[in-house]
Amino acid sequence: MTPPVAPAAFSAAPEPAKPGDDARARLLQAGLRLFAQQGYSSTSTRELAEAASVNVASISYYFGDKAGLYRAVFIEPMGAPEDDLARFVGPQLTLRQALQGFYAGFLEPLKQGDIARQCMKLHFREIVEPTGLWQDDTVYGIKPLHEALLALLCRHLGLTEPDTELQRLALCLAGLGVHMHVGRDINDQLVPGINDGTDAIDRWSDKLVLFGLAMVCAEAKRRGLPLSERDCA
Amino acid sequence: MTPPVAPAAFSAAPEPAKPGDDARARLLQAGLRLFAQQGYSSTSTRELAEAASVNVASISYYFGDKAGLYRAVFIEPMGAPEDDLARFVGPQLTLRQALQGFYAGFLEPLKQGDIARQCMKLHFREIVEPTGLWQDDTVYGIKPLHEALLALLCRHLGLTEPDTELQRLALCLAGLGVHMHVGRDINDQLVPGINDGTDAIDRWSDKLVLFGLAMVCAEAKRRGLPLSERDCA
DNA sequence: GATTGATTTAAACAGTCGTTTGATTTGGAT
DNA sequence: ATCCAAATCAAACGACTGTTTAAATCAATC
Repeated sequence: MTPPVAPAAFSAAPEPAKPGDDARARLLQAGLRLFAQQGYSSTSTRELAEAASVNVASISYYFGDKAGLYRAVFIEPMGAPEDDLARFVGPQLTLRQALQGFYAGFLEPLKQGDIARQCMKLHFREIVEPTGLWQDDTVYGIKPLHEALLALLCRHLGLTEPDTELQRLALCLAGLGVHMHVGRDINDQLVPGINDGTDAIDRWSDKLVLFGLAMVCAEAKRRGLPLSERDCA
Repeated sequence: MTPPVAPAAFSAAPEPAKPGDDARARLLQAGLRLFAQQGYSSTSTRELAEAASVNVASISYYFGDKAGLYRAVFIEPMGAPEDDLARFVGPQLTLRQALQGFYAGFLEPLKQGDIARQCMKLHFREIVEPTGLWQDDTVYGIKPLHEALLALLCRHLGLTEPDTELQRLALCLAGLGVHMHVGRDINDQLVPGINDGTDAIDRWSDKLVLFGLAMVCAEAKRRGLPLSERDCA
């Protein structure tokens, strides 16, 4: 009678539902896939239930309602956001190393299984199509990333405080990474096979670091600021 | 009895529906706003009808069905795509001038009224959430832009044919512009007021040209290719 | 004023939506 | 074997979906 309270078991196995499986976990799995694929409002509860091989009532039984399932799918599989931060905020890192860490955080999920990929897509979908849940996540999710990026740029450019132009630089640097996720399908349609294979992601990563570095250096040059030789060479 | 065949009247006036107005035009106007704001499947026919101050049946009367209205909203207000192309394919243009024309095509609609803004948002929304209509528009809409951009880069980098790395450069250059539209709301939330005012768009344009130029130059340097002094200085 | 065609209207259509109900099955503890 | 709570199920709920109907209104023509 009492719905359980999120064991958060999240198998990486594909879709074929084993009968002894946990219904809750299968709902999370199907929800992640379908919500990421076709969005919130285009995905019906019956479609979710069928994909997870459970009864429709299981959704409200385990998650209260459809929105509850979405919330769980959105939040539960998220790793601690500090993980991403730690990759590029180290004060001892060069600018290139920091950017490598920054973009690795963006692109690494693309190399892992479908689950991580879908998870990222679901999150970035909220940028384009806010469901309301986003505003919380903005504060606790990407806002710190943006602030950290700003601090990083200030440090390497020798600024005490970010101005508007530096904000633009930070937004463009992040936008480059975001576009790898939201524009993935269209990129694949424009240049078929551009994302195939694990090494393709690595080469994307190299490119983003190269371009990101060039953008930072261009901004530094525009300001007439010096920047360490090995970064801007 | 016979539904008319698209006079394509598209007033730039705001929402308050004048009684003597054309129902078809008001439906197009409301459709553009609502579809761009909340997507196709989240927008109901009754919501559309009420926003346009017309009867629900008018949708099927003028456009056949909801999808027909969406298609009309998507296609009709579009200027000839050659307009965007002409801004940066001129062989006499410097790389900087070409990029200025390229990004101006992206950002100029942001300076015009809400209608142009919503129109762009609607189109870019298809990148994230394809409705099927997109595949046609891919071929006749952005594919030529991508090809033209590739040709431009080949010319200035002295390449006879685009390779994979050049494709990545082109996708990143375009991604910078796309992100100005799809990430507009989130950018505004991260940096409030970053898009306020007409001059803000112009400064965005300058920044994108600066960064795009830096990316191209970085790629040229990576290849060990020479690039005209005044562009890469 | 009568006639005609275009347009608008309220009402209804069948289907799907998210959610709830109450009964049934399950599996382990007593 | 008995019990109990967790879990699952088919069925139904009312609200909303996109679309259609047939009558009503309008504007111009004869």
